Amino acid sequence: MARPRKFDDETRAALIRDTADQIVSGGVESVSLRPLAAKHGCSTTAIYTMFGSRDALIEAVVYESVGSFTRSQESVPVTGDSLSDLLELGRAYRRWALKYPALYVIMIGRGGKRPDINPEDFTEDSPRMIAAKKAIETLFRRVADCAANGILGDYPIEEMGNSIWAGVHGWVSIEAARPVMIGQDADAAYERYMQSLVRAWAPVT
Amino acid sequence: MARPRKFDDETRAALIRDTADQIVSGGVESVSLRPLAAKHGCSTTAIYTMFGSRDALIEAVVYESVGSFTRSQESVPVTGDSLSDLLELGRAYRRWALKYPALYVIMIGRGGKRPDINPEDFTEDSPRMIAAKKAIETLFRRVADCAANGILGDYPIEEMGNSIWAGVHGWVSIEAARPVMIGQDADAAYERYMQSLVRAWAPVT
DNA sequence: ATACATTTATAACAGCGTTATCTCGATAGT
DNA sequence: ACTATCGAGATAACGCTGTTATAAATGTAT
Repeated sequence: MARPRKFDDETRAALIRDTADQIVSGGVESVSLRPLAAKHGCSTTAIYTMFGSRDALIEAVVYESVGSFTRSQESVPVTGDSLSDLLELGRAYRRWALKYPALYVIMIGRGGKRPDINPEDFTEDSPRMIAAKKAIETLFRRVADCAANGILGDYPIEEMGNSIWAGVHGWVSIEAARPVMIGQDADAAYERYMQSLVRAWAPVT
Repeated sequence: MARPRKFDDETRAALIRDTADQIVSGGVESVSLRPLAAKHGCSTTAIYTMFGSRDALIEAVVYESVGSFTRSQESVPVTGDSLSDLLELGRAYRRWALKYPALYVIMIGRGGKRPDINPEDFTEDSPRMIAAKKAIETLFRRVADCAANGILGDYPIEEMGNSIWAGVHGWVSIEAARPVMIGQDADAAYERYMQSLVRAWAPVT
């Protein structure tokens, strides 16, 4: 009942992949539709029927990024040593963010753009938020494990989880936003920092 | 020895103020030179002789913002109750960031732009960094006070200060980046969070 | 065979940051 | 007093951007 599609889902995926690479190497501002279309042998209008707008294309990249990040969190093995498992989650978090700093930044807050312009992207059941929730639930499970084993105290899991997330995010986002590190021994400093975040919710002895 | 300047430092300041307002209300992307120039009765070239580029204009806004933020930190009174003083610093931090979320975001990392594009802005002695250092030194003083009074433990001041800063920044930046709050009782949750950050470096009993 | 719906391409529109060109005007050297 | 010089600013252009109006293409339904 219409002209047959010239570009399938694979083209769509390739566009997303290319845009993500572009963001990683040159930032969101460097994403431009005409060169992208030329590279994939289509017109910019084709991109518009596939995504709707440049913003929607970038939002698609964000969605894929959230997926990649969530998968990297979920693939951290559970050994049974609940403290080690929690710390390993924090290491994977930092590793992913420092590998794709530009993606991490737009994943969290959509970069320099005013966040309340597209509030529907942050709705409780927007695709992006559902994917993000999976990652934070992985964290909550490890936190609950630690609480069960007496590593963390008798506080609400959600409160401890959100706190540890905020703490990790704070450190990592500073690292991701700055060209030079805080110190030379950034890895060791991060280890000590994570331990302090655990101490913050230690059981009262 | 040249044509007399038509626009003085007051015009320059007005341009910075206007640009800051624009960023606050519409994000960095919404800053446009032609409307700005028209509003101030000058040409875009005049802006170029004053600042050099759109980027430099925004960097000037960032510099002023860092100044405003630093002043808001320094104006927090010192009562002598070192724990209260530290917490009040954290409240002022959050208040400023939530009042100007868009400014806070570009202050920390320059928004969606790839951060390593202008590394000279983050040099140890760039104006922006010098201003930022004043704020963090205010924090370090309060941390040192707490350590002297046995509120915080016998760890390096710099390590405790950086940790608390990262922690506060993490929480606040999440709040600033999202249109809706984490919970309804955001103020109370932040209070408990700050207390956890202090607990993280409590003296070993 | 005709009408309709939808994908895609071409080309245009309006806007952007930046810059080449030129004018203006005050000072410095003669 | 005259001229050269040099920087500030205006005008207009360049090349780029996201988006969209228009039209061509190509299926299905009638």
